Amino acid sequence: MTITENMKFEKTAKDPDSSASCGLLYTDHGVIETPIFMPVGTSGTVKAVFHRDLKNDIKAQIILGNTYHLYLRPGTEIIRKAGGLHKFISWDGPILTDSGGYQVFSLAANRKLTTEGCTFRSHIDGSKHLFSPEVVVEIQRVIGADIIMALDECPPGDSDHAYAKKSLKLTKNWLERGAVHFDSTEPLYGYKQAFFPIVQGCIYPDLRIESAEHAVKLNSEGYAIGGLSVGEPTELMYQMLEVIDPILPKDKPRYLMGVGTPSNILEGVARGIDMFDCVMPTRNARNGMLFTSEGVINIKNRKWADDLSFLDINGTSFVDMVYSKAYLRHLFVAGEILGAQIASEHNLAFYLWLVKEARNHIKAGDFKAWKNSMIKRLETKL
RNA sequence: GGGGAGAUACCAAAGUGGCCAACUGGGGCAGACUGUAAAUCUGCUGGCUUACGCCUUCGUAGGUUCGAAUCCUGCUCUCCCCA
Repeated sequence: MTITENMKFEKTAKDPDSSASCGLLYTDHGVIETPIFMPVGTSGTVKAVFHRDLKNDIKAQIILGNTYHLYLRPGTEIIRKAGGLHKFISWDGPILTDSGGYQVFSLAANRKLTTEGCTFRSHIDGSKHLFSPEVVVEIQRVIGADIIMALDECPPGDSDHAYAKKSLKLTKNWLERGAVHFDSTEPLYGYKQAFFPIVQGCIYPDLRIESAEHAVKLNSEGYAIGGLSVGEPTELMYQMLEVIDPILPKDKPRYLMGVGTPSNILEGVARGIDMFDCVMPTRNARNGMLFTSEGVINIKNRKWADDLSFLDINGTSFVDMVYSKAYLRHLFVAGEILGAQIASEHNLAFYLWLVKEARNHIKAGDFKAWKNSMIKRLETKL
């Protein structure tokens, strides 16, 4: 089986000291510069952020949606009627949808796995649903994301080898079926969609290699790496990236799913990753945590109560040089919704700034040195 | 002036003889968060201590009792009703 549609990806720069590289990924909704961070918009919204700010201030190039959540609510009929998710949510840039594989993991209490697929109980109303590799391709055709994901099982980070092996067998089976179904169906709205397999295998090199080699046979337009940052030590995550680095094709984008902290992202870039997504900048923002060029801030801490300095003196976002730390703290303490909005905008802008800097330093040839000095600052607790 | 009710930790509010350093909520302080069931969750919140434990607390001064936030008496203060 071969995926028939094409999504052009070209490499534009290569770091001499690591596997980091820059590239351009062409979609029908726009060109994505890699390495890139993709804000997560699970239910058709990047929480607490207007598209206007996402585009003009944060400079997001692609956002995520989630098959499971959108399927349950608002449901595929209204999305189809709207003409796809782009039109429904009024976002004309690229979109990637996760298949719901992560919910197989995070909503494990409400699910049942079979070879056929995964039977869910809706977390909203308890109703029963089946997600099979074919069904999630169908749903993602209706959603109309530019990049759609295969259904996988994302096993917990502490899974033993026997379980991981069994899980991988299921993920491989699902991948093959999903790819066949993708090949035998057409996009609904006149623009191309790409189908990304997901490499699994937990923290076991042999399984990661097996999974990567299996996925590569599909000759797809990009490859995702899943099942990391799910409780395993960070160092093992990096090792897994190194194990599969030589196996995945250099001329196709690689997407590390669900990662991560700013440091994780830079280390991922160094190990050949082109695309990242994570709820961290938005969720942590809503919980009062800011990622800044000088370190992390818990804006709810008392120490910021009378600090009238800007949020991030080196920040590039609109909010950075408008609002003070003391004001943002006040908003959080008072439970004002604007606090979540400002923090979300700041964090996302910071993440997008970070990957832009990474691209610039890859092009300049000093990525590794920059990365190492940056990580020290990023991990400082202010 | 007469009658009634009440004073518990930062606030509110349980507790009416031992299981009480004292429920619970708020507030405060801190922590967590990685393909979002999250504007969420967790811990601490009298003092010393890592902990065990010890010490000082339920308006105040005494008393009863083996033992008191809880029972009795005086005092101080607050609130409500009538005049």
